[in-house]
Amino acid sequence: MSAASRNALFLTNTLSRKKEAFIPQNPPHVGLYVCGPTVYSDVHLGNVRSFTTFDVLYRWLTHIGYSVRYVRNITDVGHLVDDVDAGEDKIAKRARLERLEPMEIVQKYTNGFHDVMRLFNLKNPSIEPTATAHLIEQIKMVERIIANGYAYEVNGSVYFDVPKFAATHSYGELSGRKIDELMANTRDTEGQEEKRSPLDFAIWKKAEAGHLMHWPSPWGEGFPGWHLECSVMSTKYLGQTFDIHGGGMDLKFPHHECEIAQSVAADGVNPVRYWMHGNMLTVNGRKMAKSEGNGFTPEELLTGNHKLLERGYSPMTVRFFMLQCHYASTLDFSNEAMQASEKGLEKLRAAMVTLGKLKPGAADGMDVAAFEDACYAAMNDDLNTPIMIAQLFDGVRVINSVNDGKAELTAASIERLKQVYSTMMVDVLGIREEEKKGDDSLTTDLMGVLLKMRADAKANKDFATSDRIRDTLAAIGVTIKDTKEGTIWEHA
RNA sequence: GGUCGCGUGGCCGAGUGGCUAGGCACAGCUCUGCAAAAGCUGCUACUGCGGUUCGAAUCCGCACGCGACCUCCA
Repeated sequence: MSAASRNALFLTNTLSRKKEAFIPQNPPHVGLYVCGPTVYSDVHLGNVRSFTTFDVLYRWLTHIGYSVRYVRNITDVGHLVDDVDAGEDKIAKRARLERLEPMEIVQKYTNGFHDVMRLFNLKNPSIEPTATAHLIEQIKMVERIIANGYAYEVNGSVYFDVPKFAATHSYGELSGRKIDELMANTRDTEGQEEKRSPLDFAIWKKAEAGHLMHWPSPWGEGFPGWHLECSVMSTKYLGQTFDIHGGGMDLKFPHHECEIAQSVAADGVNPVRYWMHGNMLTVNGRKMAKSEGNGFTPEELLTGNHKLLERGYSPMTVRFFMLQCHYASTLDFSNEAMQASEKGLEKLRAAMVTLGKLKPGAADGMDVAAFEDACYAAMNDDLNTPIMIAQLFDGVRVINSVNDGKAELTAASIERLKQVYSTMMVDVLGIREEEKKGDDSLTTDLMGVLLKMRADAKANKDFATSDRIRDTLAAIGVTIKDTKEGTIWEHA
């Protein structure tokens, strides 16, 4: 495979529903925008999946030579709770419950979000803009939309005029919606009497009494509409038209559809060239979501302290589990699947350690270049991480066979393999070492004493004693393995 | 109700026309004091019914089941 084809990336574009060759507007630069969290509650594992998908995209784009500006926002303004509750903002509502300052809530959950990102080894974005820091830009955008005739003000709120926009532009293309079908299926909800059409959406909302977060605007005190911040912040940092916009499937409609409409209405430009949507993490076949109440937090996941969890799982096990599935497919969480991933990851890691200790031979039992090409091909095919991982497992068999003396690899092949595994596992998939428990020097010394006693017992064929040492250690979670290089131990 | 998508072996999960991934689990063998690890071997699936085709998990139709979106949601 040539260097050129190594960066021939294909991505499924939601707009066309097809895999398309990814060609950035201004190579080698790539602009990537991902919808970030709304910081009014803890992130759950489903959120983590989505961010992990785009983390791998960011890593891969970088790896194949692009210079990526990765923007992921923090939504700290809050969205409307619902139409009945019109005027109340999620963050404000929570603040009242907890008697905290809204920005305190924002800070708390932003910190929590960052902790989770670190835990799962997600890279920091290049820019992490907040909605509250871009109010002026949002107000300006509302003004442009009004000036172009696609929004109207009613009683201190400004609404986007969807039917008017749809008359001359396409609306619903991304999510496959048709305007008359949308009309026909409108729900009768209260509190929408200000809108000319039920399809219209607020781009600026008047702050009702008691609403805590509000700012002055040409239309009075209020706050920006649900979809505006992403339009503003993406184009501010990446340009009026940028390369990739990512987010979860559930944001396709209305969120992303509205983003397109807003940008076109304000600036006459389609904002995004490639739209990418990650699929949902499910639990017992149902979407993990705040509203379903079936989400667990990363902390619960680690401790296993949740009714859906048989026990805890490490962050890297979870990350690996997610990457064994293609991002566009739903992934069902189960203890059985987690345990399968845990063992698989262990095997892969062990093979990487083995790889570092292989003795080179004369023959070459593997076409390492073809192996490497296959890894690139999988990733370039719409980030097919499960195929790439399958390749790595194929390599494991070779590595272990060489270690068992049943096959050979040349020194050059071993070196190359080390690089490929390190690149794919660490740089691309973002699998890092787990923090080991009880690995301090005293423990190491004590284990050395115990293992020496056991070795002596074995040498004397006193297997009762040697097995008692092993079984007692096993009971406290320490596993003993006799290998030809000596006895090793690990703590689960 | 509307729109979109999915249904693969015990489990998870790739795969868009023929060469039938991968992981986990299970069984046998090798190695081993016994374990563990590793290797080898086996188990070989595509919801159902029609159709297109020399040939379909893969394309088309219908049925059944499931999900997502249509309202804040990754």
